[in-house]
Amino acid sequence: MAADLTPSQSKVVDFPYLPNSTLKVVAGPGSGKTLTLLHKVYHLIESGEIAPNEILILSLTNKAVDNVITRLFDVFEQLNEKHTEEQLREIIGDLEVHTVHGLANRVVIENEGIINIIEENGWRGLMKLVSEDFWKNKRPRMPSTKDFKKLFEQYKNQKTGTKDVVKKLTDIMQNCGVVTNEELIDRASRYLSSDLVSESETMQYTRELKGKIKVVIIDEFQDLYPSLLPLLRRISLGKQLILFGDSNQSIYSFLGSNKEAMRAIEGIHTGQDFHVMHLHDNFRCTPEIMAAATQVIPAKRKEMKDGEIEKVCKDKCGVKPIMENFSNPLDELEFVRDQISQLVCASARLSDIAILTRTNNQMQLIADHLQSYGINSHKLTAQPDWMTDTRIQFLIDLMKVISLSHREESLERKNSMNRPWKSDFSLIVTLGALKGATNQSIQILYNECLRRDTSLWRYISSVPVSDWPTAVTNKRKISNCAIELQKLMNNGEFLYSDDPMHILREICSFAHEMGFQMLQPTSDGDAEQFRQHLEDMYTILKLCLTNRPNDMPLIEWFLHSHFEQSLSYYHQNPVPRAGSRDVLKISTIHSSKGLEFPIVFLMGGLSWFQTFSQFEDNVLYVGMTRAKNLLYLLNTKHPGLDCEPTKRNIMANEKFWRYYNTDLNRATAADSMSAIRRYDCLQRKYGGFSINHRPFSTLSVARNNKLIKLVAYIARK
DNA sequence: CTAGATTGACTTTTT
DNA sequence: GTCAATCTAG
Repeated sequence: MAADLTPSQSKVVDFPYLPNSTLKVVAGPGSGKTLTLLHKVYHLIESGEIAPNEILILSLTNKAVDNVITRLFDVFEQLNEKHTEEQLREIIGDLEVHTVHGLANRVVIENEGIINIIEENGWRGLMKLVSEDFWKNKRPRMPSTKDFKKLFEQYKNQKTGTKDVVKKLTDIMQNCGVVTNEELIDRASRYLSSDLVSESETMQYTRELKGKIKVVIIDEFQDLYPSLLPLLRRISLGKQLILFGDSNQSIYSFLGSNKEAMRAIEGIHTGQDFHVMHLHDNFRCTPEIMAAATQVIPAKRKEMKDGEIEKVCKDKCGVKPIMENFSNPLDELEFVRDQISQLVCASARLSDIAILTRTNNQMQLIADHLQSYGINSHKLTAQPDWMTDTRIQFLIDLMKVISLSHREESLERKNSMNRPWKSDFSLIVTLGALKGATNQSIQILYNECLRRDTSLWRYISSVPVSDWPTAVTNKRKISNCAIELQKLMNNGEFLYSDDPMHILREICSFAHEMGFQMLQPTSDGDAEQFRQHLEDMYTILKLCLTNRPNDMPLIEWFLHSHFEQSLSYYHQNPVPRAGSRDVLKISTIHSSKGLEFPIVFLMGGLSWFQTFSQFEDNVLYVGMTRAKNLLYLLNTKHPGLDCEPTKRNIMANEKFWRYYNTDLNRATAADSMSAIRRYDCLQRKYGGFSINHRPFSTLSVARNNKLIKLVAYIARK
């Protein structure tokens, strides 16, 4: 095998293919897990025993999947001896690489057509359909969609005495093809275990998953949790199951116990065919960082005592992780800003630096703060911001209502039986957002529809308002909404339009006329953000125009594929806004898993790191082991870490910067005098710090705004 | 009705 | 770990 692998890596790669067996590879941080995985895949194919399309690679997060896919070609090309580039690409194209949910999605779609995953707006809509007694004795004064979801799941799980309301809601979801993520996994595993589907021609993908796959590789096994088990068992039974991961990096325990899941998965193939291997070496972190990280995890400390610790392959850098505590988050931010300016004045580049946080909220706060100094940053989120904007999701729901209702009408004309009214769900979401539509009105209307066995759309669009039940308030508003919807629907220019701008403008002006509460911006910044997200949506609409099938209207294609398209577009153009190439990275610790950065700031912020259960240990451990050379621990109090103030000036530490530049293969000179000079110059010139040379006046205004926000934030706490 | 005890939320992701 | 809301005993 290739000479650039370590002995323990080669052992994994050379392990023979055995059906009905399990191989578990324990791979600590920076141990070359992905590289080994890809070598393994290549070896399986080259040995001739396994065809590319007989290999399935699964992971939980998009990031892990992206990581594998982006490195596939490079690694394969390097190993390649006899194939042409084209053949190589074909081999890679044949591999199945998915997130578990992505795979489940494909299976379910193939078996029952388009489905939608319920989101915030969906829950809000359904919430409109339940009466007071649903909340029992425990209703928060202002029930949030989260509360609702939780209670709903609770009702659903207790099989006995399930309320009628719950049945009604699940019926709507069933009929309209709306599922929760948990259900998605559930259904997929049902399709995979059912024997019925194997006969049908159209269920090719499902069938191939069941029959064709010979090797199932699970990347990041520490992310698995029990409710995925039925699906995973189905998929890997009888195959060779290869697991890569590190239980110390298990940070999704809030989804369910990883220990339990692993016990079950390791037991899938009974008998002796279970092997465990370790990748021992760490090529990423400095010994100083690893020593500190090891202190964080009790199990690790024990391993170290027993002499089992993995070998760190880098030399000492001479600088221990820098620990600082602040009583005020603003001080913390200012410290970070100052350190960044020092680092950049020495040998570091902005893009070397990553700031990791516990929460998405905190991430935004830091991004805003640095932005106000003109320091651009790039957020490493799994999804682009606009896709998670509930306002955008609402607009998409509007498009759904129009598209689905339109189809319902044309089907009705052909007199076909289409009992399940597919538009009900989206329409409820839409009506629920109308200002004057009370829960009660919507409930009464919907019950009336159930009684008459008709769709909600048909009812509000064709039954005269005077015939509606008297208890419905704000009839005119609701019917007016129906009339306006109808206008858009009958207007072929809208539904069959090829003009993204036209579509967007129509849908926005409809939303504007209706005065939907949720679209009202609460501030200038809010409005600007919405505008930006609309622009992003426009980009995807335009993209859809270029790649849609010939026989499909643009809107339908967009509704069908916008999620996937946005993700892949985002993946290919990850920094749409920030102008310069050299930007700082900001991420939650969860999203940073699998990545590495020369310099890492771990932000304790408002004290979440003080709450340490053993699972939080892992989060801290993951965060710390992202750092290759320099690690800052801010407000991260942990019993295992002793906080000795290392007050040495990093900027002037030539020895460290020489180490740094060598490690990153850079020819930059480490000259402390000029670093200090640069820093002084920056300080003098801008009174603070600005990379992008923004004029001082706008800078200070932005800074003041930010300060006000921050103070408000602290006061709220 | 009130003091004291108990419980749960806070946070992280998946299309 | 902390805070707020709810529950229970007297």
